[in-house]
Amino acid sequence: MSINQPEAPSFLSRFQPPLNPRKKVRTTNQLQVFKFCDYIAEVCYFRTDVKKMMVEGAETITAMKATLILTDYTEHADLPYQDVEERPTGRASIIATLWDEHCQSAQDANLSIGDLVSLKNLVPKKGRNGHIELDMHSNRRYLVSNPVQKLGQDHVDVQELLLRKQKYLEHINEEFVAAQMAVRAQQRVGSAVQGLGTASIEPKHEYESQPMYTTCPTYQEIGAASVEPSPKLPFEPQPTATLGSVDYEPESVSTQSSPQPQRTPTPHGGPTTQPSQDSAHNLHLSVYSRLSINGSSTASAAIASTSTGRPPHAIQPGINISFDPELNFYDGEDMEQGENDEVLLVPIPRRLLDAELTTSGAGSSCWNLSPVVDSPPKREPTLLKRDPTTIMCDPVVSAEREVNVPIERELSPLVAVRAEAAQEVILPVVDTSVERELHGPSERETSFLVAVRLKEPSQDIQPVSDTPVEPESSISVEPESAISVQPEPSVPIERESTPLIAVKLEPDCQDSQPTVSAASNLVPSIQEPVVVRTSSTFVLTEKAKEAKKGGCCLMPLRARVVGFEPETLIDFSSPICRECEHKYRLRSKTRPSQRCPGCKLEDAVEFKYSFKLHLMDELDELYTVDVDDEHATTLIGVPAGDLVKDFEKLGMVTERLARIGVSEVRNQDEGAFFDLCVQERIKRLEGRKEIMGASLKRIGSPLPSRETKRHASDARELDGSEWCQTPPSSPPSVEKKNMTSTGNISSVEWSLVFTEIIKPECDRIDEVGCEDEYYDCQDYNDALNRTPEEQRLDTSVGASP
DNA sequence: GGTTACGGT
Repeated sequence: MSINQPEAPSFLSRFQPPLNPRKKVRTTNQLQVFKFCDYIAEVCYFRTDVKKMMVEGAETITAMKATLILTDYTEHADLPYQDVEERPTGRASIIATLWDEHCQSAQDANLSIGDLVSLKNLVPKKGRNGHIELDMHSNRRYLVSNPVQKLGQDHVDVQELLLRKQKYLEHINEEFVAAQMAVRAQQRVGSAVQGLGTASIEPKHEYESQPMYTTCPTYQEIGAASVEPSPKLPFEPQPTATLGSVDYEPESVSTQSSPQPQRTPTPHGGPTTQPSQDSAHNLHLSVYSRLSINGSSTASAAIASTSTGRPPHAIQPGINISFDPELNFYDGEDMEQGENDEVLLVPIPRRLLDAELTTSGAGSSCWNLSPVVDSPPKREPTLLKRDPTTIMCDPVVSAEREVNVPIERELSPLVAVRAEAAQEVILPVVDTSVERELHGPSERETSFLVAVRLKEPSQDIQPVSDTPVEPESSISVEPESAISVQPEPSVPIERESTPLIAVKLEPDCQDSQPTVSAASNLVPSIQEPVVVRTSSTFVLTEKAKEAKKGGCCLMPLRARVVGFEPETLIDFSSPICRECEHKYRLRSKTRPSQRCPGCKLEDAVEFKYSFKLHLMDELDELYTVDVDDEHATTLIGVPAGDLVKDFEKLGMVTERLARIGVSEVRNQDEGAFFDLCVQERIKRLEGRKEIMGASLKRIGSPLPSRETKRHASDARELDGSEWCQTPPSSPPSVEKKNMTSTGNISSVEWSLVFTEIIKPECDRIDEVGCEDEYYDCQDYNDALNRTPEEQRLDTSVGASP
């Protein structure tokens, strides 16, 4: 409400998908007035109007138009659209008008709120009040095929949108939990004064002062959230839209908006009041997404309320929660925490979750659960015919506040307990139908709604204390410490696209535990790879395929560097046998044997760049990019070998890396962005072996040499033949995980390849600069004469090529 | 693959 406060950048403003000039489709942030475009968005509002005239006694339709408000979860500076009808506002909401036959198409498609829609050939224009809008005029000369199309959730064109939406929902959930924590703290203060068990009305004020998004933040709220938090939007009935002449009630919204059970947006209704159906131990759980951890199906949640009047903090933090999706738990079963407690659990936001994960240890299902405010709902149950959820009320607490809003969803087959969500459950976007189609049944993340039992308080559980746990302590995790961590399933998923593996990143060296990544740095082939089939990886691959189908060879991904491995620069150059291409194990402090362990040849060891960059895209999804000699265009000319010894050259490498945002001192908030392209590689499996790097060399970057380097800045201009080529008689990869069971049939891999550094102040590597500083590795190393002292000091990486 | 557009609260 504070108009005078400087406006903080909204969450959605960070979503700025890069423009793909080869495609006509634009996101909101890319819209330009009078630049025709296609547009893919979620429908927030839909109505139609018909203008009629009476001509000779007969009613004649003269014009039809459909008015839509759309969002694609990006923002435009020339928004919001705002009008008097209290339709959604905000920089992520744009109004679109579909005229005449397009209006008809929209009606024919039975377009409604929550739908994902593809609109073609729209023209952005400035509206009356200066805000940008979209118009889809009648076709005049050129017809567009399928100008109005409803898209399914599994359509590749909406995957990115859905990812943004997911991120947005996660963000909102974080806010929600944080606000709950705050209220909880307030409540404790209140109850300390008033005495336990006294209904407390006071927290209402604090509560209402919070920007609470207790519902799934629907598209309706996006706009408001992106301008200023609207305290009323989440709780108020949503404006009724009309579809044709039919009133469009929230109920129909909720039932129509999402056929996919795992991505059902919360309906717009208020919270419900529904007493516990039985006094037994219903557990109310929101399982946070991607919680299939180590195969043991642990869940993480925060206790929001109990049903027995026992204050939530009586359910001890540190409670041991585990569940088994394979088992059916029924109400009252196996609940040993308390007698009649019903706990309402709300999802722990990703950051908190990850923090908990890192401290609870692999495989552990013990979580430090934080009691969150309990909050009886106010309104009557709404629109949840299919929803088995119940809302728990803590009679002790004020009945005035509204927190818990049921979500509507269908249950996964594994659901055995009537589970409860205090809010939207964020679920993986693309983990079901599409992927199953393509990759067969997935062993991951399918059991997102599960039975829960509370185990007997054990030694794991912190002793009960009269001193309430400070709620803040449970949310005081530094975002940086967890932001880049992704929960990882324990069961590695076989996949074909090794280079796109999303990795678990240890956020910071000093506070990280013995890390998987650190171990894998040294023994990459031994360490079981951390394989997470992230949705964005999937999306990326799908997009790349689409791009290729459409003749587009570069599929931009914008990402920033958040880490690299090995963690020390001196390990960036790795010794490889030039004869047999045996890869030595990376060791910072040891000189590699001059005699190749593979082919036993002497003096065949040479150094090549070999490191990985960890990138995080705008959706906070992590990627690993393998950088080798060819791909590291930034490092062209920098000698690969003996970095630790030659401080000057080490400095050069450091400086080059700094240009692309890689530094020993990592700052999550900074860093360059890259455009990358996803590169298809045809792999032939013929029974012979080849080092991965060798095959990359042939197919990879167009910049293997001084000559090709000239084309570096024109990487975007490469045509498909240059980047999608099949390696000439390429022997197979030795990477077992890349081997398909199909034997020697060619398979396709995808890899990320640098194309351009985006950040302008990053002093892009231009040809002149490169030329100036260019060193041919061989030349350089030939010329490099080490002094005896240097030789003596060289206790680490030994030889130069 | 290319071209292009008004109207209305």
